[in-house]
Amino acid sequence: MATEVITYNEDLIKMARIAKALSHPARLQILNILSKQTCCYSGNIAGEFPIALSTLSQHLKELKDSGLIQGEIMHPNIRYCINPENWHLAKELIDKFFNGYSLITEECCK
Amino acid sequence: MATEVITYNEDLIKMARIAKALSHPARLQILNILSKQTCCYSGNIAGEFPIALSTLSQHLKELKDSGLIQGEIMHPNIRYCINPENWHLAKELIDKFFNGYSLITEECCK
DNA sequence: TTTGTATTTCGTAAAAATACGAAGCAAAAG
DNA sequence: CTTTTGCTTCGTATTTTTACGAAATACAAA
Repeated sequence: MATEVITYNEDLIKMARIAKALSHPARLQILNILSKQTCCYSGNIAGEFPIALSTLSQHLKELKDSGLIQGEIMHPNIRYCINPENWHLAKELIDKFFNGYSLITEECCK
Repeated sequence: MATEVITYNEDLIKMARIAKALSHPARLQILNILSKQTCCYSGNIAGEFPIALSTLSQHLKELKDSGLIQGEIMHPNIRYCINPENWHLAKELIDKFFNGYSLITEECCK
């Protein structure tokens, strides 16, 4: 097979990257848990829903790679936080994307 | 391997589903093209960027399945539209998700 | 009915995502 | 120094995604 690589606009790729980070319930769950804290989270995330530690770690890595969260080792724990800047950035990108549509007459969509 | 299925909150699954639909540049590109129209799009999407027709069709199917767009056969063309209701629904879900965070002091994230 | 046009489905290949247990690692505690 | 604790990396299996060309399909037009 070819499985050719197509190049896309930079913003599109960035947006797709964020969406991909949000595209798994476990990762959304993790973000939800982080959000419920007044500050960073240092507890046992794996204790909050049934997931293997190694799987959780993979999801955390993905979220970290996407920039949405940040983690810092504070032995013997890890403090996980949402990354505020990137969070806002993501929010803006998505807003921009969704507001780019006029959706004028819903008539013509019939 | 087990590859166990974990059950998540319904809203989380819905949100993940939408995010997944948005997680590929080609699909974002398609949505962008649809958005540039004053109404539905009946042109040749494959002509707007290099992609095989069959691949495009697959992406369109995913977008349709996610509910974000709708397509209607108007031979010899197809009219593709954004699905306004689901679009708003998606927007609201995402907004709710992103606004769920207080992100109070960015201090504590340092 | 045959031809043309536009799209989808099928078959298939390759890559990426998902999940787990076992093993590894790094710092604190003993 | 050894043990404990908590997380990550490795190895691996399975499933899903992505991509394409070829074949099929559907209707309109000739």
